Amino acid sequence: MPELPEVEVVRRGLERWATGRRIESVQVFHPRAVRRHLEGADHFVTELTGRVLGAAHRRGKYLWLPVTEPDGAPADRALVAHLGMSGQLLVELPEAPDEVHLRARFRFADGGRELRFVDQRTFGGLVVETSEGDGLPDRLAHIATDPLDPTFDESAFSAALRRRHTEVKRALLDQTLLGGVGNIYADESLWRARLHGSRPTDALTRPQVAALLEGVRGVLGEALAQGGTSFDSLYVDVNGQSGYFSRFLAVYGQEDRPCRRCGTAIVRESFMNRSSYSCPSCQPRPRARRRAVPARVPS
DNA sequence: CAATTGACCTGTGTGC
DNA sequence: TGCACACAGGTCAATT
Repeated sequence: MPELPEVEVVRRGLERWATGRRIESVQVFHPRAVRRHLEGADHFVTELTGRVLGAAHRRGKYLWLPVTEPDGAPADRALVAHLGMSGQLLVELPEAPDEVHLRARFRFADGGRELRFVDQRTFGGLVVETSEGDGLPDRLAHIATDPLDPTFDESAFSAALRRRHTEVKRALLDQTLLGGVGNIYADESLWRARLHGSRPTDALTRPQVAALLEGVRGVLGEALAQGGTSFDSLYVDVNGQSGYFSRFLAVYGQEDRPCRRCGTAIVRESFMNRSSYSCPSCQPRPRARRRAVPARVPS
């Protein structure tokens, strides 16, 4: 599942292989791939054909490339991409056979490698969005920065987190609070911070929030370092094809395996129709919350 | 307004 | 063998 590190690897691949190239033709093979482009697939194609892709940017799990006219004049729009759960952006030779789940193809005027959007489960998508220069497209305004972003405001995040009245794992997955963290890295971050995902956010201490952020930073940074080294430069690829995940993960998908800190068996719990993995010893469940009892008023 | 839930998808694996 | 179903889970609209 592409989360921040995987998406960042894709961004770097796009920067290298797509930026600066003029689009000669666009084909859309599945309407769901451009469902967020409300004007329709034909309009999506028209918006891009003949234009040039700019530098690749990322916000959370979203990618965008500003689009310019061939003479360099700004077109005030950007190609925005989200990989969803199974999306891939591949850079391949034109003669390479089509993938089973090929959803869109971009051919370039230089006749070189083409860009393909492949997505089995079709949760991902592409859209052309109005935007100014390299600025954040409007569509992404609600996505928060991530802790690896130089503009990330740690104290603001800490305050916002503790203002919430929810469980800490839900908060970690809330992209308006923190960008880029999905189910896998949420569990890994919580394990590193020795916190159970059910802990109420409004009861977290400042040191606990600091530990959590350190956990998030650590796991994202290390995953990115590993993903970067296993990255085949010809492939703008994700999805853990390289398998670097399994050696790396401490709790996610590790049910019944010993915790590498204390040896206790990792447990899987149901969470929002998904799974959460944690060490029951290092990350004890919070005690049942006492309801706030109103002070008894003397009658 | 904040928090929560369900819908959207399809390939894979499991149990009957 | 064939069928039903659980599971993977990011995002957003709808609901509480």
